[in-house]
Amino acid sequence: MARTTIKDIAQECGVSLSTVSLVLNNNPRISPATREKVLKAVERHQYQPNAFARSLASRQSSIISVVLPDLNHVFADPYFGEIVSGIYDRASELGYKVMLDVANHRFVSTGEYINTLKSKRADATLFIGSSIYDTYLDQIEKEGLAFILVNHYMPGRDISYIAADYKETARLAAEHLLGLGHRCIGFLSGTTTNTALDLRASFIDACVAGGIKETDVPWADAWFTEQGGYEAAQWLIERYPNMTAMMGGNDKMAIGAMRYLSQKKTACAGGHFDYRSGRHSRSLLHPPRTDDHPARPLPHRQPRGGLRVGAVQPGSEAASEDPARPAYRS
Amino acid sequence: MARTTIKDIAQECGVSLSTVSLVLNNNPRISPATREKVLKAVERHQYQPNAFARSLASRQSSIISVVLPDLNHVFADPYFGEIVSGIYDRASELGYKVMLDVANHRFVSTGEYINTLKSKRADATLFIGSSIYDTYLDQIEKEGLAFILVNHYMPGRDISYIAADYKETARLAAEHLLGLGHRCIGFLSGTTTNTALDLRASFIDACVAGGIKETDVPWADAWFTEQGGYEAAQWLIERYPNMTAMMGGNDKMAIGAMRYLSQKKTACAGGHFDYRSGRHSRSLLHPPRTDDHPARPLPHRQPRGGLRVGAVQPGSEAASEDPARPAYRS
DNA sequence: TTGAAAGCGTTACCAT
DNA sequence: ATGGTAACGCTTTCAA
Repeated sequence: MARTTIKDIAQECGVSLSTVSLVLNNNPRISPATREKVLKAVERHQYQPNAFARSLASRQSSIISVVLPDLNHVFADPYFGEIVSGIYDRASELGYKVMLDVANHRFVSTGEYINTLKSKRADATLFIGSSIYDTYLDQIEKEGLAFILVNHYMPGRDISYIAADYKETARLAAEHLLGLGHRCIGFLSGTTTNTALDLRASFIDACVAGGIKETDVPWADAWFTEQGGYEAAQWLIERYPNMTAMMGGNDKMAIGAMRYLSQKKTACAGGHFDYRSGRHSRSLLHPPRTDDHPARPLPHRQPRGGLRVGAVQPGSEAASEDPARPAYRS
Repeated sequence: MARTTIKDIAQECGVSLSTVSLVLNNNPRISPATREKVLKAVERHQYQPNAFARSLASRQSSIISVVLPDLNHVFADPYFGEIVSGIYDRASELGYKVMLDVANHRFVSTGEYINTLKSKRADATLFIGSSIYDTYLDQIEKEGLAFILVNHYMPGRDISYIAADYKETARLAAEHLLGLGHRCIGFLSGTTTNTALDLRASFIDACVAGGIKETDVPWADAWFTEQGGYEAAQWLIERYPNMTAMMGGNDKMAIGAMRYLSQKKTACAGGHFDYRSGRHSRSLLHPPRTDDHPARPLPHRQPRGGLRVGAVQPGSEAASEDPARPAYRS
């Protein structure tokens, strides 16, 4: 039995294709009577418009593509998972579907991240993760594709991005630790994104502004993994025995650092710093105990948090640092 | 500037549309010369066929839809993430894209899980997670839609499924614990899927077969969450103080149970049981220590592991328990 | 080996 | 307020 199409509905109702189409698209210039009649038939047949015909004619896919970095089991990674959750929620509110991709070698070398857009499979791409080299970006910039970097940005390029406010995060975390009395604080993070570099620079600045010497903020550069955190912590602790606190660039690094400490039998309280609330929750590895570092309110400023957005309008020349809203979302 | 289409390529090469199309689809009946000429032009223009036109004409979307349960931040859940990773890897090998969905109220009540298939947006749906009620299934069964349950199944219904071998898993885990000398073993799991029920039944059976009384395998039914595991462990321990081991239906429950134990200051070694290797890794919460339960080889049988597959052929009447391969994948 | 033409199921424009 | 009809860009017979 052939699929029911808009034509079947039209015939059955004795109206034209256009009428049915207009009803389906909630066009107000259809009389309530006809509308009702059509809707009834649609219901009766369980009619479902063909998405491809629709997309072909309307030149709109209502699909956004989300690209994750080529990490092992990246979909099982809570960091990316949280981001995808957020994207999914908002996208489905707006009637978009989310299509997944991984920026593996094939995906990149075949230019598939571009093709997805050019073949109109997706209306826009959200590119999460940092394994993005300059070569990719040229074509995106040139063709003005709807391509947005997430938690990453490329200074000097007309590429839209949206990122957590890492600078503010770093400042809040630094002030939190300073407020607890720490005077020598290690910093572990990767350097594969510009946001990560911001994090480090801003963390050090905030510590210095808080009254400790720059040399008392030793840092280590490592991979954004548990192993990276483990090694970075070891490296730092062997060189800075008077260090009393550490900040990791992400949860995985922090967990790795804590694992190192606990193997060293070092007393250790770890947790997760939420920049939006300014709260330091200690649920990461250990059950909360009342006798480890009590959380104190931040010394002065209220946390502000937020997002940084650099939006390139499809036709425009330069990226704006306008925090209003990302491009491609009007 | 308009998008380049198959027409542009055809004109430029002085061939017809069909020829270009055939080349693009690797049809062998095109002469190498023409093929080459066309391919050159394609390359020159960075031509990318419109996915919708293609799907419309070929009635094939090359997209599979993956539906996850409506848990909070489900994309950040490692359990589901691992499954999605596996699906993604295989799908992209086969040239399929993966589209995400969440079985939330709207998605279900509007019948969107059906519409996705009927509108041809997706060639098939993989339905992961258990919040699936009988009402959904009727239409799927009736219309023979390409719909596959993952780690879940519905006895007596013509719905394809694919699931880990929970029965074998339970047996291996039970034998592992028995082999370590435990004689009273708690079991915590949910009951929201038939696979979970299998897990429990099979675990108890294996314990009984291993020589302990059924009453020495107390079990608790709880949500598949950390909180569920925490509460179930508490419930069991308060009633069965001579219990020396527990098995959780998933990692989250196990973590919850361990958290309860560690708050009780009970010495506790936890880990993850891999049914494929028969290995019990203890990396879950604590760094490995040599002085906790040493892993011993399994008492007798080699682990077999594997999948259970019930495949319904699109036109067929009954579900087969044939482990050959899932339906809809020939 | 290649080309012509008829779909595929919608949307969107222009009439009426 | 509704209908006719030409796109949309490709695949797929069927002829040549």
